[in-house]
Amino acid sequence: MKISAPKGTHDILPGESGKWIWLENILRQAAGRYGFSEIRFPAFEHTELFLRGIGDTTDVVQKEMYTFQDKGGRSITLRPEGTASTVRAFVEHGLHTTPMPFKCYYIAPNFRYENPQKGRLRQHHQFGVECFGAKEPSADAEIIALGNDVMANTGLQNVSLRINSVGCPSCRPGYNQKLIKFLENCRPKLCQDCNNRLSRNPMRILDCKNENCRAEIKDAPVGTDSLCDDCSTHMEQLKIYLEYMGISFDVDPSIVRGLDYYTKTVFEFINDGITLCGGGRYDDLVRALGGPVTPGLGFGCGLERLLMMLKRQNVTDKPWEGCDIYIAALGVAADRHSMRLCNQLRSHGFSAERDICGRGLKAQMKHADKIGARYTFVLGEHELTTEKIELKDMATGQIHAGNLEISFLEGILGNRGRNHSDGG
RNA sequence: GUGGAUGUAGUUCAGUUGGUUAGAGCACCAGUUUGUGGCACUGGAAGUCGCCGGUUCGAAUCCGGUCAUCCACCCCA
Repeated sequence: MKISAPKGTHDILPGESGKWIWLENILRQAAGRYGFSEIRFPAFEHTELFLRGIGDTTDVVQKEMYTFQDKGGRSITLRPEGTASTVRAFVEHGLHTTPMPFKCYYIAPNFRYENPQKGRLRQHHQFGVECFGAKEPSADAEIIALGNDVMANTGLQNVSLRINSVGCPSCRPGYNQKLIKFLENCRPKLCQDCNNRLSRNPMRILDCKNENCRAEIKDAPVGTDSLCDDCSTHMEQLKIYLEYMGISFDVDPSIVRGLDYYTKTVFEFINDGITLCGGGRYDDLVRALGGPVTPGLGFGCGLERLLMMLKRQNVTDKPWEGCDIYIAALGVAADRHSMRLCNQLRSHGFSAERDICGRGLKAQMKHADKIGARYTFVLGEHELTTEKIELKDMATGQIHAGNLEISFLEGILGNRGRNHSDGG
């Protein structure tokens, strides 16, 4: 009879939304410093967008999409990642006519039909950035620098950066041939998964965790040795930029992103074996989705994973969620008066609370304590006749005697109460 | 899609070889003489023991199925 949240989804309750807001603010501010503006796109798209954009041999497309037919007979898919939607919007609105580079970011949920486990959900939230129209390696460096800043700004420790190049249409096919030729020879000794990978995406075999496979492929041709001049130079330039910025990294030839659109640079920020942020360059994607030939690059960052790691490392910075003042009312007349006072305090910018559960005085005080009220005062017949109140500082117990007037309260509470607009 | 572990109150967990009315801590609500929070004490509410079926005189307990959660593989953020 009870209905629970669907498998692989979960509620962000009022008690924990504070840290989400905190994190989102950090991300927005970092994006802003790098000149990225927010884009918002629909939660669902025509299925075709992802078939053409992500690549129809990928796991994401083959078995993880939430696809259904709407009442108009269209095939619709819940967005599994943000890049395809961004490119679609870029092409659809002719944004290549705006000054290049075009830089945008998003914070949005993604949907993938997978088996949930640590750091993996069916609905997860992603901070993503995309940049169009910049073919230079300095663009890659800038994007990676932003990712690096984001990691640092959250306060996360021990995050490492790995980069690689997957080549371009002029050199990747040649490398793939070499690799396949090598792998065919040891095919019988490779695990079942690797045998499947051989036909779908041979480069992924380089990342197999099976020890036998690792031994077999020890002498496999390395991708970065087979890059064309253009890709090779691009990679070298990127490394120089990163070194100039003091961003440390490892070149890891086993990094192969699971989405087909990547060209040249791919990278990941990893902590404790979990990828927090992954991205790369996709110079052919805009054209493939019907736009003009336009280079592009970006990354995606899983918010649940970031928060999981932050919790693990005890990074607990989050906005204060309390209440400036609680009015404990006693009696019918005071109850009505406190309602008006409460409203006045709120319109003066304070967070003010009063009883709406029919509690007695003692229970009201108890509740004021539980919700973290900074000040309280009792409003009863005595206060109404004398027009004097005793404002109590809940942390120290100190009493401030004064008039039953907003100006007195304002004087004690300060000019400005809890600021809701910047999260504290 | 495959494999492992686990499902008892809002939550964290007890619950004997199957045996009367299923318990505790925390949290929640109310009181400890209608004027003051934290502490203490007293009391209250709250569970179809995940769900369905089977075995049994009798099932939270044993068996089967199913669903869910966590973890791992694949893949990914």
